[in-house]
Amino acid sequence: MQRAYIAEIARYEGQTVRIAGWLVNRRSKGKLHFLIVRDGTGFLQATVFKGNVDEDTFIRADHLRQETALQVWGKVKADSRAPGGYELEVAGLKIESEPEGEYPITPKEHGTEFLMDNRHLWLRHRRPWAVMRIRDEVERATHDFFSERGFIRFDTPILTPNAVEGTTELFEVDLFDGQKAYLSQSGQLYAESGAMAFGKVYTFGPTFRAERSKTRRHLLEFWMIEPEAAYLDHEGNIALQEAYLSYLVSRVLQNRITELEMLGRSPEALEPAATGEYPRISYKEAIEILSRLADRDSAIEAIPYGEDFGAPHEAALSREFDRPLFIEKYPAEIKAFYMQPDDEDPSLVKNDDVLAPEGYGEIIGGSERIYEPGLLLKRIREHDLPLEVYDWYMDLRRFGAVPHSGFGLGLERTVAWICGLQHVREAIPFPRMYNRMRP
RNA sequence: UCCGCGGUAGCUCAGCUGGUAGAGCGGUCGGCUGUUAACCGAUUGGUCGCAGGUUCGAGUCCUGCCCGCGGAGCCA
Repeated sequence: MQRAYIAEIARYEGQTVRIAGWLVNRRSKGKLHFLIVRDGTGFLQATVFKGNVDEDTFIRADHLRQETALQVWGKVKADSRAPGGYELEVAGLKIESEPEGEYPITPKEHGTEFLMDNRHLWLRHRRPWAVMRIRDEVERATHDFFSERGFIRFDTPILTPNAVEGTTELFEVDLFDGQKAYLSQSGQLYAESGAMAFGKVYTFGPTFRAERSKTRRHLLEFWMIEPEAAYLDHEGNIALQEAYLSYLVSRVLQNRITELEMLGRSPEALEPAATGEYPRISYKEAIEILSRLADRDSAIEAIPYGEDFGAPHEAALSREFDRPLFIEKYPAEIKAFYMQPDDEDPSLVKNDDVLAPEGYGEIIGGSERIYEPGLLLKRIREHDLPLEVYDWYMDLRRFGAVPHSGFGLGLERTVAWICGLQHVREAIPFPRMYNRMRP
């Protein structure tokens, strides 16, 4: 008998097919049992009528437990009473394996701690299912976007000898004979060498930050996409970011509407982000806006010029707009050593952050990079960074230096925003957090 | 690291001024031909986070510790 996938069930209307999957839930109505079955591609209601099947099958169907692995076969029918519009009228079923003991995740509500302890099982349920399929769409859209624009995917090392930004904490790894390495916190420096070799590259990989953060925006291990392009200036960098982000959102709106609806995420909230035309303000303007907001609302604190924004400031700024917000040209002293100074005001750098709407915070950080060797050397010294670990990075300026730019997008924060999640931990299959390493 | 909240049945929680441990869900058994986290009846299920202390008596009061959740800082 033809095996059908639930995702494609509509095309089998009227035909008899077999579904291979697992039991999600069961509701019994006397002479009629409703089995909710999932097969990985979707969820389907199967009806077992007494009289359509033999006595033994009917009784077995009434005693199936949650997460029983089974195959069911029968006729596909359109029915408005069925969730999804189609159901399977069961003619027979085969139990593949029965659960040992009680399945822990019941159809009623659970706490986060419990669900995260059972993350390996929780992934089977509707909510994580929808999130992971949206994450997959974002990943796929990323590869399509950069591939279409001639970017080469460039894999950078995870074990690295040095820090990109000296201030951030690194996870230390023991090598041989007392040598140490660090887990990469960014592929950027390597991506810059890639940009000089291939013109346009992007990295797509895990990065690690040893920060004792316990907020909804932080993971110890998260995935980052970092494009880097030679002969790309600050303006081009911003245009690339807007094109990329709006493409990601429009792809999700195109292919993952069902999943958004399962999450209770209104597609209308994302439509402005898909059209582009993102507002763009300078760091200085952001300070002024915050100052005005602080006058109206005592919950918002104004900050003096020269200080970086905290999470409440970012949330307040992003709430002023219905789509992602560019903030550009920060003071050099609160930013990384490699950022190119602004032409008009050298106390500023040609960088930008993108804040996601609705208070999801920073999802992109980017900049034009310093390419003049003397200036880069000066900045490394000013930041008190060890020159010897940057010798190869300096070579990129000694040999064929050109203006170049890039940015990093945090995948989990982006997915959390698109999905409307309360916490980035739900945007990755197995989150690694301060206080959470299992399963 | 700091601030706030919490830990009672497999899960979500209630348990007042200290006096024999409760509900719903889940599991099990039964009923119901259109359920949508179905519903109805019965039944099962406890080292009250750990260690001390106060008391005739502690889930409840005190001390210390552990773990979790929310937030800050840092960042994507």
